[in-house]
Amino acid sequence: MSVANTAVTSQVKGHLPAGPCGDDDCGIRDVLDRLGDKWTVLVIVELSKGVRRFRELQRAIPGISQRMLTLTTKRLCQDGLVERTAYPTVPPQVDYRLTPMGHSLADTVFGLADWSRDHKDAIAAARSRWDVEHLGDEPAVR
Amino acid sequence: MSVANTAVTSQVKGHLPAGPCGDDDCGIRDVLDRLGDKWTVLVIVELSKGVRRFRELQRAIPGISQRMLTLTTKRLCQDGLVERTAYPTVPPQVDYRLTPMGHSLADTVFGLADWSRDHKDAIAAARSRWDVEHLGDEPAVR
DNA sequence: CAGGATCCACCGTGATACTG
DNA sequence: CAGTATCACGGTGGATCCTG
Repeated sequence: MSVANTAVTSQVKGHLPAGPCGDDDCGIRDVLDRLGDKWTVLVIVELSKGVRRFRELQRAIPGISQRMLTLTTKRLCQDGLVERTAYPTVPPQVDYRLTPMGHSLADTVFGLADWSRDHKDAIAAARSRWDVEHLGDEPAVR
Repeated sequence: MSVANTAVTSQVKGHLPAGPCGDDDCGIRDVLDRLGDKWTVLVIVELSKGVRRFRELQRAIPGISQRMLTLTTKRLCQDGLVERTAYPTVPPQVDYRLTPMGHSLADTVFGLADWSRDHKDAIAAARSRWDVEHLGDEPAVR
């Protein structure tokens, strides 16, 4: 999905020296592919509060399956955002914590969360406005 | 940049009611569902440069199909992030521009892009490190 | 407790053809 | 030009069972 136009970051604010952002999204695709999935953000947020064991994470994130928690944490570990520590006890004990880079991402995520919270109502309003304008007499299917 | 943390950022342990997810996503899920898809960010970035017609957008975003551009712009309009203007000419002319809220989101996206660019190498390094550690002698299939 | 392995349903996406 | 409609596919995630 390489974008052929110019830099992603240098436009609006113009403080960025293009750099490697000329042809792709300067890696933003990778990040969004993670953040965009169903559970990653929740795991990051939970881990931003402190060290968590596998089970603790699962309990803290209602609805996540064992499989998805495993996959999500593994991917975060692969990307160096989360550090996994396994103790050779029995039963096994494994805990996860954000790396410095993970905390850095968490801060950025919080920034996005701030934006979401600030504009939540406006978005909801826009959606209902769109509804009444476009399918006011249509067979509402969405 | 707008990613400057307002409130939630430093709430690593305090984690206030307005904080991201946990119980409710404070709307971040809605935002990430948009940003997480394949084309939305690219459209936002392109529109952050100025007004664009349908065809211009498609040319500016290599690989996007007519269908996906239609869907993406429609969703952005629904959310009040993009404004659509249709002129009753023939052939039709329609142009899209970011709303103020759209520009606001673009700023946040740029913040994420900044983070991505800054940590792109570190992530790549972590991934290859993970590779050699976990499948250094395995039938590497991924 | 932590996580691997399988099977399966869903839906986001792409390709193509058609319309106003 | 700016869409809409239909079909087919692949990946993501859910449910379940099994292991160390």
